[in-house]
Amino acid sequence: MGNEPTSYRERKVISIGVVKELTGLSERQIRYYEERKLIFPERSARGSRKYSFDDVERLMDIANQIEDGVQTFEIRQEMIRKEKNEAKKETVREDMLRGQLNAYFHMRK
Amino acid sequence: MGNEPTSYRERKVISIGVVKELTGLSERQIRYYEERKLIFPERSARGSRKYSFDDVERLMDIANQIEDGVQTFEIRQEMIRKEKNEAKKETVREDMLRGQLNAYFHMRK
DNA sequence: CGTGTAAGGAATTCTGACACG
DNA sequence: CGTGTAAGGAATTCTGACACG
Repeated sequence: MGNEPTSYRERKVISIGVVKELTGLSERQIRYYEERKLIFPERSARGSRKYSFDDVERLMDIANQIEDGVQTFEIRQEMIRKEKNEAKKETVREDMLRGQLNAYFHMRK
Repeated sequence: MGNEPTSYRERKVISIGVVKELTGLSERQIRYYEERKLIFPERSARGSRKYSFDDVERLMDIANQIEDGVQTFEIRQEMIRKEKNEAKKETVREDMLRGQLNAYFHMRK
């Protein structure tokens, strides 16, 4: 449930200039996808955006979809849909665990 | 023998400012350890240093050793010693493989 | 030897806006 | 809608040097 370790893929340490080189996108595009809530860079102490390798991959995926004519809000909806699905899976997993624990304690009565 | 894939740990994408935050070292220190050939950042198109996560870890290790009174040239010597050892291991591995292949072909004669 | 600092220039990044379509 | 661009300011990074010890 927690996510403290933060793998290399998830650590936000890459500046927009490097992201530009890595993805081939313009700064304008990168910032715009953030405006449309498709990516969520962190900010350094004095306000410059910091991206993770995951963000970079996500950006390349977004760029491909846009090339295919998909609009940003559609990409976003699909993103939200997937997140909900993940949350649901998580809930199901927890329910199963709870069920097993219950069964266990009843058994011991 | 090759090393094309370049994992996240090895990709040089982090600017000195972020390395400073991550390690707690000063820019002066970080640049000095490079001068002493302990780390090897790449350079971006217009000359700013780029570090990898591996470099960040190595820097923290270096800082610890310096705190313990180890001098930079000693750290470097130890580094070189380890590299030679790695190269040797690699050679041994190749020799063994060659030996096995030889044995195989002789057997088939 | 290892690190701090002031110096000046060059490159980076940021925001808000106008433009096109 | 998605992206380009000019604008001005603020922060970053670079190098070579002087300093201390």
